[in-house]
Amino acid sequence: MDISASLENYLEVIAKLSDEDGYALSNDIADKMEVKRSSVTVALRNLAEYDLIVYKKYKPITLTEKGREIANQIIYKHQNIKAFLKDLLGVKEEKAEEIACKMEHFIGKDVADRFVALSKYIKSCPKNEQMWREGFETFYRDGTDIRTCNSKCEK
Amino acid sequence: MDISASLENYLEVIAKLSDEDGYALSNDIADKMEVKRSSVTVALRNLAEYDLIVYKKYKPITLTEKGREIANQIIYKHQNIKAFLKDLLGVKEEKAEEIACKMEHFIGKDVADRFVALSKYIKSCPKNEQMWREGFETFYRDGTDIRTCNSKCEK
DNA sequence: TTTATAATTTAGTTTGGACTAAAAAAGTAA
DNA sequence: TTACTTTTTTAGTCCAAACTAAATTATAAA
Repeated sequence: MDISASLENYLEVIAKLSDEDGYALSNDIADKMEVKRSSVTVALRNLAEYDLIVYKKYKPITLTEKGREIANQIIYKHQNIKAFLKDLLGVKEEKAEEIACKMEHFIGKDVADRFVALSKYIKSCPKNEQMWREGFETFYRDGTDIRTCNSKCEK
Repeated sequence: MDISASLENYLEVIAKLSDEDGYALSNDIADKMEVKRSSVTVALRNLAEYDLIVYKKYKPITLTEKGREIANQIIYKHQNIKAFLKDLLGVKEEKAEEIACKMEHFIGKDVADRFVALSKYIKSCPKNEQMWREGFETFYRDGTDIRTCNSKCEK
């Protein structure tokens, strides 16, 4: 059973609101997603169909166990992809957020895990850990490698 | 002027067919994209509207200058993202292709460039260049770092 | 309680991008 | 040419996901 990217986004927002307030209101979802209230209603009906949320008209919404699980998976992917883009690749906050928001829907956990591992792997080099940001940014901008590792590590 | 992801895909395929044959036929586009012929016709009409292709009914299709330019941008992003996923991250060929096919539509040239730079930057460490694939794959699988660099580079 | 306001849903519309089925144009063999 | 086959287009349908406008339910103040 696979839901659309759109429904995944709704689920994600419901999870975040639930974490903050213990439940989610239709209006808050609409505001957070910058979408009309009526659009939310339709989405909620769909999510309830899939048994991902508990939804009674005019009542606050909560996640089912299955819904929470899926939401967590999406959030996991989102966070780690965003962190990779921002901290390693040096992409600006908002851009990283935007891109992660799209990638989270078609990247599997396995690929997300690889992004995580890559970050760790790179940072575990002592030369990198120290000054990754500046080092890579310089290299990206003008191709200069300011690391000392090249000359000092023996081949 | 920004076209949809769907139209970008059509443009990309037309560019590839043009490179091979000098022009593109509606049927070949349909086959390559695994889409019905009628869907192609509609897409072509749209691309012609935007002046990205030269399109006369029942005739072979060619790219305009503007169309070629946009197609090249997409292909650039596609190739480099795919290479990053495959060669650095170790994602399987088909999966990398699939993911690149989606990312190419919402990643800017700047971010694509960062992926390129990252690959170069990592590989320019002599320890990595040699055996990146095995080294990272092992790290991804069981967290073991088989590089010798950690101990041998001075802090 | 009655009434006004706010929250939420219903009903119906729009749009993009796919589809099917049928028509039309082009290409080919008798 | 004529007739058959292949290629391509037209016309109309479907679906998801947004929208607007109007209706309904809930909440709060007089």
